[in-house]
Amino acid sequence: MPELPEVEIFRKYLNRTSLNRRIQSVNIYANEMLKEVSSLSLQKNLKNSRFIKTNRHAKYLFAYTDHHKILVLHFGMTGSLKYYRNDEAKPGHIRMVINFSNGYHLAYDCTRKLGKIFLINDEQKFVAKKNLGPDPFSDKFTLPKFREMLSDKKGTIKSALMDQSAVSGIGNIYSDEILFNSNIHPASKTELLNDDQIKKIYQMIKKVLNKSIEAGTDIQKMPVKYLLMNRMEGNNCLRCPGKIRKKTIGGRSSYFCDRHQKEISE
DNA sequence: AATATTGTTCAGCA
DNA sequence: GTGCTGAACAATAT
Repeated sequence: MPELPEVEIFRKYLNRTSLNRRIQSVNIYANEMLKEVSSLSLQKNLKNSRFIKTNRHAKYLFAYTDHHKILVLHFGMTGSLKYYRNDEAKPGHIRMVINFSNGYHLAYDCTRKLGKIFLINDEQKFVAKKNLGPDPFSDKFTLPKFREMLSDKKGTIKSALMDQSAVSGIGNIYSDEILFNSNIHPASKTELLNDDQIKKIYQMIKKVLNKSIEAGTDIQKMPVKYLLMNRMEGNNCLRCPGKIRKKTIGGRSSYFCDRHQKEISE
């Protein structure tokens, strides 16, 4: 689940549950998920500190402590957070757990272990080093900037949207959703899109991600006419008389309507 | 049992 | 050096 909207929901969840509580200890169950930090160093640095605020850039969550260190979580394909007290409420694939002095625990659960954990000093430097493009909700993500970013792209529009160094935060599910609502086929060549189409995509990026965050990423609460609930090969499109098709584009399974999303290629 | 899976990174190639 | 593609990573779920 974790694309930008899901990470934003995790961020709010962390704020709601775990801010300003004293960290008593930290357990690590998957050393290989720690990047650029040892488990001992992570444990020592977090012990007796508190999370005081959070930030998010694309799919990265930054939890600031009152000891000048920042815990960074990336959720891979299967990561999530769970705040709990009793063991019955424990999720099944905990890779790290932060134990607070109030007896509650914040678990970082990640089935496939493709997530990553960092401990850093400087968010800006981290974002620069990771070569992440602007977050779609930052002031830096403007229409002219977006046009500029797409102008030297040679591949498909879907690949361009998923390129984290261009716009960051969009993955497989939301790139499909954005293009479905923009009436553009995911395999369309980026260089052949006209100004109006790029503008439409730009607007839909913000609109779709925002709708998802508003719905708490619960697809039941998303607009019925979105692709999300209906992302199945052969289903009827809910916006036109077309059918939903599946095709590998940019190395990922892509779903689209064969009627209202026309492919743009020479 | 074979196949699918929301992300990132890196080798290989043009 | 650049940029694109596909495989690899890991652990299930169906």
